[in-house]
Amino acid sequence: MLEINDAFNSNHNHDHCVSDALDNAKAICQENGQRLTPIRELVLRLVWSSHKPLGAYELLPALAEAGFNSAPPTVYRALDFLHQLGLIHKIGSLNAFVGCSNPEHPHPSAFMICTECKTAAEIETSELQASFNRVANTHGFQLEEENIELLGLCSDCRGSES
Amino acid sequence: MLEINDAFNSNHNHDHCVSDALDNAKAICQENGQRLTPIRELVLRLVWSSHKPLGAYELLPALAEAGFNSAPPTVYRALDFLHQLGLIHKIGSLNAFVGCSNPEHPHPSAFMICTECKTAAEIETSELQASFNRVANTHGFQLEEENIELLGLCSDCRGSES
DNA sequence: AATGTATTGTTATAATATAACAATTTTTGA
DNA sequence: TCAAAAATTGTTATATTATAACAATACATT
Repeated sequence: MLEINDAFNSNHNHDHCVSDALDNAKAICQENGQRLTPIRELVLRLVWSSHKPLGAYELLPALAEAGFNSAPPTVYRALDFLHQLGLIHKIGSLNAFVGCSNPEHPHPSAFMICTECKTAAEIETSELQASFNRVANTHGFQLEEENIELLGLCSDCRGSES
Repeated sequence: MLEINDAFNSNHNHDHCVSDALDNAKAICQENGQRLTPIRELVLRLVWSSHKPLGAYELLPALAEAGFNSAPPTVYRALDFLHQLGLIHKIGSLNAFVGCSNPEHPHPSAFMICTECKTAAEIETSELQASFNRVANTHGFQLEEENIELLGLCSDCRGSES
């Protein structure tokens, strides 16, 4: 079965998500000889402030408040850095970014996304890889990146429809 | 096995793709009581001029040449119209649009996309639906739209790498 | 032909993203 | 330790993608 993270469970301990994300980030930066600078750490924290993907421009005010420069390049650089290390994913259809739940090893960006409350739950898709690899191999395609987005209404938002 | 369309086969008869797309569009508009106006037909033809997804702004010059207004709203309206009828797909990670090979019945947007030559081959993913439906049902998620993008190098571009 | 609806024209602007170069900080090696 | 090199951040400007708002025109129905 495809597993998902805790995003849709409103009772989950989100501080735990954040501290895990920070721990992972520090370890991964270390392994890769990269620096988790204050700006980068702040951007990661902001992205992880919820399970709702955030646009780059939504992060700028918080950067300003924290006393950093808050021009677009600043936040895009940090987002690019985090993305390259697999610490965040970009949701193409939303032009928005969300924390990666399992950055320890590279994997596709795959989410179930509620169009109402905007929550995005990451899906663990290893059981689909065989199909994707097969279609790629059959056509001589060298698979390098995958974006999977399942859009709809989460159970909470279905219940409370107008 | 996941089937794909002819996009990666450079010998395919592309005029056939275009005429099929036009026939499908006319039939689907008819069924839905919608009008395939000259602008809409032209935009559909332009999107279908190749299997490379095109951005909205890439279509504007051709609209101008054909004597139409070529301000952004014109092309976005046509693209929205075509998208709502399932005649084109939007590739989220590219902010670009590509013709749908099988608009007769609604289905997810699923493509194998070459990052080098930009060609996008539509994948027929019905065999994955069970997995997606299962994960959605398990979490009470009402699935409404799916975007699947497999990015990498097509066989032609792998061969001719620098 | 008169009316209502759909479509297109037009202007302005919002939202997302990057280019280019300067200033500063950090790291490295003599 | 200190100068050179590399990485990071600051800053200004601009490119790219998309939509809002309203006017004008075309089309469909009576």
